Amino acid sequence: MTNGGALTQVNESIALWWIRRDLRMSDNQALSTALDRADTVIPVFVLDPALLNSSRSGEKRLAFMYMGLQRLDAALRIRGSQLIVRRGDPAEALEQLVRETGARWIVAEEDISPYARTRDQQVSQTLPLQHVGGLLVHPPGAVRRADGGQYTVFTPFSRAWRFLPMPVSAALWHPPDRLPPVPSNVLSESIPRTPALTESAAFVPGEEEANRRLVAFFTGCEGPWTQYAAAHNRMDQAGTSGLSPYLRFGMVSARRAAVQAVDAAQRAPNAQARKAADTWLTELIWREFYAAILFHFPHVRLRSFRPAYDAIPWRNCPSEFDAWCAGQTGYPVVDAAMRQLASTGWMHNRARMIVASFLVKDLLIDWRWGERWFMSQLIDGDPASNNGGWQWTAGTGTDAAPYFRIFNPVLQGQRHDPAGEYVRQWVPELASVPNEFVHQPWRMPTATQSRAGCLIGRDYPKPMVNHETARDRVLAAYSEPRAAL
DNA sequence: TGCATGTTAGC
DNA sequence: CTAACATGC
Repeated sequence: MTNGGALTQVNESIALWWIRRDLRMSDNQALSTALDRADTVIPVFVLDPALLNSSRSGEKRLAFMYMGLQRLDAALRIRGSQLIVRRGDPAEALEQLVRETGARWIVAEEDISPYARTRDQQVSQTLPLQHVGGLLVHPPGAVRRADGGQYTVFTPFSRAWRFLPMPVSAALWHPPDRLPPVPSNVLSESIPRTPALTESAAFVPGEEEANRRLVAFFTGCEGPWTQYAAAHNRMDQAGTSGLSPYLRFGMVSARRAAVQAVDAAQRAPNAQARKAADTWLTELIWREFYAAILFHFPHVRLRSFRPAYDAIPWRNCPSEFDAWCAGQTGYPVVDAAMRQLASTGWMHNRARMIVASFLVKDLLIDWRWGERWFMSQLIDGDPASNNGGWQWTAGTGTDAAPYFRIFNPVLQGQRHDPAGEYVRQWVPELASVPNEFVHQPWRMPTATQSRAGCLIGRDYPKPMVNHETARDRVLAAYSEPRAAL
């Protein structure tokens, strides 16, 4: 046996597993495909300055991703492999790595964002890049109308989506205990360390935690999932699965999550539980829907899905925008949610709709401003879902909320945070305000304000707009582009 | 996955 | 008086 002969043979079957939004091993089609094809698989992550320094990036999300990469590296090392990190333009970094290793294949999970598609196209011009699925349960091209067109309304999309075959849990792939070692001459940069999130335990990154959450949520016949239909709108309760950051970075596969929901629906002990599992699956289908929309209609990234709505006469007052970002609007549920976002990098979905409606409709500020702020703050910030959510609220998108659907922040607070616990947690100025005023503190008589230790205008702001007059104002503003339809 | 306002059936 | 329903933004 000569070294030369062995080296040649090994070099013939080296593959790069290019990791982007699939920071996991189980049910990872890129990893399993690479292992099928090659004897040596080199897991690689490229720190792309175009993404890291983008105005659409966010510190908290980056910190979560870096720590997720560290966990992935640790998990790979247990199996005898390791993560190779490179910095720079992906095409150049990968070309360099191919030169160093003699790899014949690059396998990556396909991403749908316009930037990712352009980037991958450039890479594949000079390198043998192969895409596999996994970001979504059903790739955008798989969910089509009978006439071949694209769905732009959610309900028919979801019906077609549910009609497609779903894998069973036994079909999900598990990584082997041992992975081929990375050749010792392949060097890695260190994974950046950031202090931004280390003090917050709200979301522990990594595949292990993602699996723990998924299993804890869908456990048995009485687990949290059985209450989801009734509880998922409650901002004062932990009624959601809290999986969004993990789905964002592929720390759990969407397919595995969907299978869990389908299995739960099948063993549901009653109609309520069955409906709950179905409601949860519907939320996952919204994620697939908005991914398909961004894939097929990439113009939504910068403009309204419906072009007429680019003509809304926004007010775009910078100081009002700042007050919204800071959670100083004078509407308790809005301020609680915005402070939760700034503090933890996450916000309840019901709260996202409320604060978005407030920014767009009460303040008449362009939905893109809100979209950008969310991306700068959210750990789970996903270009497709975030854009879809904002266009839904603004009424500019596919299957959007009609222009006249305007959330009343007081009623929404009373309905989905009835005792004001969510407000009191994030807006401590209001901690001692009686229940009947906690969502409308400006209504407190002066004596009550003193007793609660909260003088409106001093300890907590007066409402920055009157919701009733703001409602009339936005209806008038939206009538302009509507007249042009 | 809205809200405000008005009407009506039932008590 | 109240809940359920109808309607228009």
